[in-house]
Parts: sequence; structure tokens; C-alpha cells
Amino acid sequence: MSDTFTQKVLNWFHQHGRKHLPWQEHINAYRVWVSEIMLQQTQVATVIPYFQRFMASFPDVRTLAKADEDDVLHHWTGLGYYARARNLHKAAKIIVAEYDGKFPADIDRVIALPGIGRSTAGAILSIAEGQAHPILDGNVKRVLARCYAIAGWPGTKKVEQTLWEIAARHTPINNCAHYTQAMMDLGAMVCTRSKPRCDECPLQAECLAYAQGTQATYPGKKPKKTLPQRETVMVALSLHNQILLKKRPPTGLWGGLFGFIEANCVDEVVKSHQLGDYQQTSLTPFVHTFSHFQLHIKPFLIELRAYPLKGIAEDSARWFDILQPIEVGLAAPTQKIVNEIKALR
DNA sequence: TATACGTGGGT
DNA sequence: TACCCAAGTAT
Repeated sequence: MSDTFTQKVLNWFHQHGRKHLPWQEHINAYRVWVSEIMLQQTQVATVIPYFQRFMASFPDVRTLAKADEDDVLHHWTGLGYYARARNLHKAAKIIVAEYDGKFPADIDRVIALPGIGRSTAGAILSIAEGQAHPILDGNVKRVLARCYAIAGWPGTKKVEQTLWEIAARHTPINNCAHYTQAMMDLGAMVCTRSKPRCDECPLQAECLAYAQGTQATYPGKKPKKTLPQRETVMVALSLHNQILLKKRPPTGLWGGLFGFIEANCVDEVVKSHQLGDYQQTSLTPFVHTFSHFQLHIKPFLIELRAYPLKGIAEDSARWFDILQPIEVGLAAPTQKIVNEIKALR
């Protein structure tokens, strides 16, 4: 027996909820897991084509576990937060090795997998297995913060804890799969960040923010800081139809992706690689904005006549045919520069 | 607790 | 345009 809040949300879902998203077809823990990871901090419309391609290549956990990391990262190219892909791959190996390829059904074991926290674990087990666990993603935070007029930024421990308690209180034992999807849909379709559709909201009668006309003040905003500025030179060494890319370190920014040689200036690269005869072209400079800083990128194309004497023997360096698809992980700016080089030919 | 970690959509 | 921030997790 669930409360009024929960029943209203469930009734709304049956009439208006989304039921045909790609990960809602052929539901199993693997597909729900992959979708939930892709959807972390990423909008549904952005995820859909990535999810389709990922499932076509890695239809089950064993296929993913035995895939090359470069192939997995290739499928993540442009999606961002690449640790999600590395952790997904790691977790797949763990599931095969320790759970005989079966996604664990115990929430503590699920949370112990890399890349899965409490909310994602709750979403997977409720949607895929019907287990009764709360979730607290951005949608749910917004719905609950407004409904109960919870002031403050949910990034603080206190506010987050309050929201978890409310979320848990309304999570039903039965129909939890629908309830979980319903809360996310409500946040995404009705209780939107700006211009919420309160006239269509099943919780209008209980919503404190609606009663006060203070919807816009919830949830509290994150304190803003000015983004630090950084600068880099990216050098595309090319020879015939090939360009040189290096695999980046396995952790940190763009971890495991392939990228151009970076330096403070072009001459640095010319000297360190002992380049002989070459032709240098300035490509279009641009600014790439991250969540935590801005990177001013000055790209250059250096066309060689012979292989450089130094710096390409490392394991991390590889020549790629510019006329073929580059089937490894690339960051968005790397992809952008590759495209500009291709356009020059 | 604060910061690192991407990218693109919406206003 | 510039800014906010989206189905968060790890450290």
C-alpha cells in the first residue's frame, strides 16, 4: 500500500510516461545499466544514438568484457565523461569473472562496481528487477525540492540527505520499476528546470513551491565560479595520408583517448621530434569549454616528407589513415581538428 | 567537503 | 550571447 504522492505519480505515468525509449525495449539489467551510465549528466536525446550503436556492437556483458578498451572508448567518442566508459568496461570484466556474467541482484554488490553509485544502482535494480530502491537523480531532486520546498543546493550533504529521505519514503514496494521511471519522466517532462508545466502536474495539489509561486527558487543553485583559462598547442604530424595520434594516460582528462601531440608552442615539437623537412599550416584556433575550465586550443598541421627521428617509437603513438574511420576514442576537439584536416584534402 | 571529470542543449 | 546545467561518481 503506497501513499497518495506515490499513487498520483504512478497514475500519471500510466497515462503520460515514456514507455518506448530504446532501453525500455527488451529490458534486462545489462541494457538498463548501460543506459543509466550513458544518461549520467547527459540528456536523453544525446544518448539515444550512442546507446543504439553501443548495443549493436556490445549486445551483452560478455561481449563488452572481451572487447578492446579502444573499441569501447570509440563508441563513447563525443559523449564525454570517459571514465564512465572505462568503468563500464572494468565492471563488465568483474561481472564475468566474479558473477559468471550475471549482473548482481544485491544492491551493495551493484554499488561496489566501478561507476555505479547509489542512485544508478537503485535505478538499475528497480527498473530491471523490480526491486524497491529509491533513486535521486537530477529529475527527482528537482521534483522533491519543489514539492517540499527544500531550500539550498543539493550538492551539499545536508540537502542531499534530506532529499534521499523523502525519496525513500515515497518509493513503493510494488510497481517500483514504473515509479522510478515515472519520477524521472515527471522531472524531465513536467517539472522542468525552467517553465515547469504545473498545470499538467499530478503533484500540483501537494506542491509547496506551486502554492507559493516559488518554483524557480528550487532546487537551490550551485555557487558559480569563473572558469580558469588554459592554453595549449595541438600538433597534427602527417605523412602521406597518415596522422600521428598518441594514447593518453589511462586516468585523468580524456583518459585512454587518442590525441594530438600537445606543447606550449610548435617549435617545441619540431625540436623534440627532430623534424627535418616539413610544411607547417596554421589551423583554426578555438576555445573548448569543460565543466571546470576553458581550454584555448591552437592547432597546427605539420606535413612531413619522412618519418620523424624521435617521439614516434613509443607504444602510445600510432599512425592513422586519414581516409579511414579512426576506430579509437577521440575527444571532441581532436575529432574537430581531424575533420578540418580532412576538409583540406 | 570540494573538486575532477565532457559535451552539447536550452534559454 | 553567455550562462546554466543534464538520468552522478570517484577521490
